[in-house]
Amino acid sequence: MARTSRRAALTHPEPEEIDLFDVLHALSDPTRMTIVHTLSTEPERACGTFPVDVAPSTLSHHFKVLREAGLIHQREEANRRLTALRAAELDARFPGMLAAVLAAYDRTPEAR
Amino acid sequence: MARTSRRAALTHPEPEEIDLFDVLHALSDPTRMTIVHTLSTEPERACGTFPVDVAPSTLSHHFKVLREAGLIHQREEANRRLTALRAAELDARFPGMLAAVLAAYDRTPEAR
DNA sequence: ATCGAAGTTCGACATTCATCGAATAAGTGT
DNA sequence: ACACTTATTCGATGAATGTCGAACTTCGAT
Repeated sequence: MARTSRRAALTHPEPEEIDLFDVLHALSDPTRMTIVHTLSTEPERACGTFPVDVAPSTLSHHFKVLREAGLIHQREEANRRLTALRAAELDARFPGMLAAVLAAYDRTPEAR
Repeated sequence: MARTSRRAALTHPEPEEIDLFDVLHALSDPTRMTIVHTLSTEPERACGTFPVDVAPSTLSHHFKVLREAGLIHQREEANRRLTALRAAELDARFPGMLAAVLAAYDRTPEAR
């Protein structure tokens, strides 16, 4: 059995399993919102390249929260872990919601 | 100076002061979501009449969170406190967001 | 005046949460 | 082999959170 993953397997919830409260909670943190917002404008990005100012271990924690909430997808590539927004799946389950939240974030830059 | 309020004055943030993260956090609790969802189908309702199963003091706490986040408006009437959803103001600040969240809640009744 | 109804405030409590540093693991390149 | 990069896991810590019961306030009714 091939085991490519770094440590624990990367678990992603199925689209139908994505919980609204988990998503809202995940989005209610500024650091995580920055991650999601950054991903909304590009297909993929390595963990260490996000414009956030927290310790690596803290960042790992936020990725885990986002992944388990179903907001992001992560895959291994060589030495890095590439993260993508599950935009289509999110929109299928909660139509228009992520877009509206991201638009709200864009509209209120004073809150940063 | 007339002082009609029960105890402390009911403070409501101005529309421009409504913070996205406060709103998302407020909505990430099932009890508070139930309150918001209930209010979305009627203009006003007294505190004690919501279909939630928590102690009165807990309910008070949730109303405070929702009020300070800018999601609801409360006014005194006689012995009761009437609560309304600030739907129009929310939609003006974050267009489509509340509607999308409420629709998402409606779409996923299995999560209750 | 007294009682009951409606809500709030306060204090306590257990849980969750965001954060960090140190140690660890896996892959790349020399 | 060895060092370096990337990212995670673990343990700790302080703050925030949801919950409750008890005491209190305000108003309406008897």
